[in-house]
Order: sequence, then structure tokens, then C-alpha cells
Amino acid sequence: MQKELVRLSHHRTYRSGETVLAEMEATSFVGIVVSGVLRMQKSLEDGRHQLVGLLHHSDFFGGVFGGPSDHAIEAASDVILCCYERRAFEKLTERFPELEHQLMLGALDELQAARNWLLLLGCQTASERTATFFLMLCRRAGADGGAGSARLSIHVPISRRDMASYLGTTVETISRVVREMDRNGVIRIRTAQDFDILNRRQLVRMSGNNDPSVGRHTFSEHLFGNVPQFAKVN
Amino acid sequence: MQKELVRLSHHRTYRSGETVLAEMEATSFVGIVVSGVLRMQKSLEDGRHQLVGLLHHSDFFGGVFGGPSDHAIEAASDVILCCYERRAFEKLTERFPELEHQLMLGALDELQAARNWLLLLGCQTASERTATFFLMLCRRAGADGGAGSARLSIHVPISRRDMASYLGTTVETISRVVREMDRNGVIRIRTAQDFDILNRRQLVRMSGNNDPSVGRHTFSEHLFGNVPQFAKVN
DNA sequence: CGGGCGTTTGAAGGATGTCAATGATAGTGG
DNA sequence: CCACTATCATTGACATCCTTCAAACGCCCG
Repeated sequence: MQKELVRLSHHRTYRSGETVLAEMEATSFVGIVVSGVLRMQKSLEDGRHQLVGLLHHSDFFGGVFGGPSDHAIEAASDVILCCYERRAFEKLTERFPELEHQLMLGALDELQAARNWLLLLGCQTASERTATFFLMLCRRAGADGGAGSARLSIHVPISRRDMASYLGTTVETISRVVREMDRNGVIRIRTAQDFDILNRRQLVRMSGNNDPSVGRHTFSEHLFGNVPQFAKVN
Repeated sequence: MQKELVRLSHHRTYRSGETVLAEMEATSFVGIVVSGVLRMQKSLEDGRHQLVGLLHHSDFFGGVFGGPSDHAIEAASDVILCCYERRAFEKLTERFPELEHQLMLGALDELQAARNWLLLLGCQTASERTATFFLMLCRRAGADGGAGSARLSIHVPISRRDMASYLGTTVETISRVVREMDRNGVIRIRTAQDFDILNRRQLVRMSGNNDPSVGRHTFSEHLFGNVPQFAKVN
């Protein structure tokens, strides 16, 4: 199966800000993020918009079975994608039920993540949301260590604008909250996008979330092997 | 397959407020709502909680494959459920891939609904959220007609408390918004739970949502046939 | 150097949460 | 059948978090 997948794959690159799949557009291809970050977002007619998810390295994107996507997918940074024609990919799932099963598990993970986010948007303060977001980044950065490694340094891969949209608030509020965290010694601001985590325990307290398992599993690795190697395929 | 499903099914009833599946509890059974309404909700340690979904007649509940459920399922009214032992049900999916495929489509629908709700919670006002909620109920009530049937009457199947939790606000705000709608002639309050929709078009404008497809598909009907008949089985 | 974009910071206002009291409704037991 | 109580819904006054508006600052790139 892996060989078939490799054979069907091709690469695409997008510059930050470009649209990969528009809202309500029929999904013509699906794929996996090789590098960079994609944002999934939904819009209201009056221009308001909400970021409903981020896609990082090895995350799968593009509704496989549903109709037209209900959200836009855009490049939040420069990205490299490993893509498959949707039709061909779907045909593959018919021949390999295991593939569909993995897609299902991925969808369930996304569903769980979305519901966690509902909790966050529905009844948490801007500080709590921001703390949760930083912990997500920690967990993603320190996926290797795992233990409460002190002096953790994280990189925010998206703009303040996207961050505000993701957290259901404004750039001004984000800025104030982050600044406040710095003043309280919870984090240290290196640049606008780079922070040191000085007091992770405090950050967890601030987040109000007992279990820090806000991140999704990456299921693509089980299916496709080590994703980065796709970079050599094409 | 239908016959097997019927054979494996049994019924459960719960009074309003009872817990069907606790948060973090291993899912022992799955099923379909026959009558009444279930609420899926998540809680913070300090007591705040957020309703992440409602389950109505013919909706499927209980994570089939995932681990322990990440949200509680409780009876928002008196309910009758048609249930299956989780193990047995999963075994069935192995023999009938079509069953799993339907579950997948259901999960994707839920995912889409959850993301719509993220948009609602992330960047809409209390009035907009309330309008959207009423439109959901309209759509569910008038599933037969479809056309812009005037003089529509809807029943709110949940308490103000649940409504507030669902919409990420408070009972007081709900009350004020609903009262305001009444004053403006958009709706008419019969009782606290029963309204006439006097100006549906205005309601749509208020909701800010161009497409009113906020409701999920009910996929169980395709699988299980006409659900109500289960009431006779046991 | 200048323009544009992203971020920060300040001041003012508003939508909504909080607190408290009242009114409505239903269930209970005498 | 009627108090009696408990829960829910409503209403008002007030507090506050957050948004909005505005301006300054920094940075990158032409």
C-alpha cells in the first residue's frame, strides 16, 4: 500500500497567505503537510472569520468523503504539501479498508480536538486560551522529551492575527495577555514569535485544563511511514 | 445486517438529568436516540461546563472506536435509547465494512457541525447565536415542509441553563435576547419553551449565517431503517 | 530612505457576566 | 384542594473583561 501511495503522490508548494482549497470548493485533492503550517478557517459574509484548526507537519488535510469542504484551507506560512488526487485516493481506500479505518481514527481525533476547542471558546478567558495555545506548542515542540523539561523554547508558527482568530479574540488582547505573562515571569518574549517557557507549571494552572492532551494524534505516520522522506520522492 | 442489529439491540430509559456515559468513562455501549434529547458536555475543574452537542431522535451516540469518551453524555430530557454493547457492535463493523463507512460519514458530519459551532462561539454575538439556535430547531421541526412555511411553531427541548451552556453564554443573557426578539416581533413567546416564529427571514438575517445548514444529517436511518419501530422491539 | 505590514500600547465604550431579588411553574405532602 | 418548597425563568443594577478606535513603534524590503 505504501508503494502505491508514493506512486500517486506529488508535491505542491504555497507561499504564506495563498489559498490551498477555498471554502465550498469541491475538494480536488487531499494530502499531508510536509513543512509549514496550514490554517483551516470559516468566514461570515461580513468579513469576520474564525480559525477552526491548524495543520502541522504530518497532518492530513482535505475531506476525503464529504462533499465540498465547509472551510477554507490556506497557507499560514510557506508550506510544502504531499498531495494525492482525491479520486485516486478514494479508490485506494476501497482496496485497502485499513486505510479508511485510519482516516476514521483521524477524523475522530479531529472531532475530539474540535470539542476541546468548543470548551475553550465557550467558557474560557483570553488568558486561559492563550495559555492553552502555548501548551499545545510546547507539547508539539517537546514531542521527543516528554518529561517536564525546563527551559523550553517555543516558536509560534503563525501571525498574531491568526492567533487571535484561532483563540476567538483580537490581536490587541493577545498582545496584552502575552505581555502580562512576560511581566509575571511565566514566559520570556524573545521575539514576537519566539518565547521561552519559564514556568510551565504555572502555565498549566493558567490554562485551567487539567489534561494537557489538546493536541491531535498524527496518524499519517502509521500509514505513510516517515513523512519527510516524501521530500525526496519528487 | 439490519436483522443482526435488531437482535443485538436493547432499550434503556433515563430521566432528565441522569448521566448516560460519564466523562472519561470507558464507553461500554453505543446507540441511537429513540425519543428525548441527550446533551454532550465537557467540564472544567472549577465547575464551568460547555455543551458540545445535542443528540435528537435517530442520532447516533457513543464513540465506537476511540478510547474513553472525552465528554459526558447526559439526558437533557426524559429519553429512550436503543443501545448496543460496544464490543458486539464493533465486531459487526468488521463483518460489514459498509457499517463502518456510515459511521465515518456520521463522524464527518459531526466534525462539520462542531466547526460551524466554533465559528459561532468564536466570533458571533449572543443574539446571533440565539437566532442560529432557533433556526436549527425550525429546520428540525419543519423537516417535512422545507419551504418557507409561515407561522412555524417550535419547541425548545432543553432548559435555559443548557441553552446558555450550548451557546456559550448565561441564562440571563438568553432571557434578555429572547425577550428582545419578542418585542421586535421576530418571534412570539408562548411559554418559556414554546415559540412562534413570526419572521423567519429576519431571524436568518440576525443569525448572520448565510447557509442555514447547521444541522447534521441523520445517517442512522440509512443503516437501521425507521428508528421508532425499535420502540416495539423490547 | 520611505512605505507597508505587523505588533504594541493607550483610552474609551460596549456587550455581557455577575449578583441579587422577584415572579412563575411544577412537584410534594398534608 | 391547598399550602409549601424547589427549581427555573425573568428583571434590574452594577462590574468587568474585552473590543474598538487611534496612534506609535519596529521591522522588512523595495
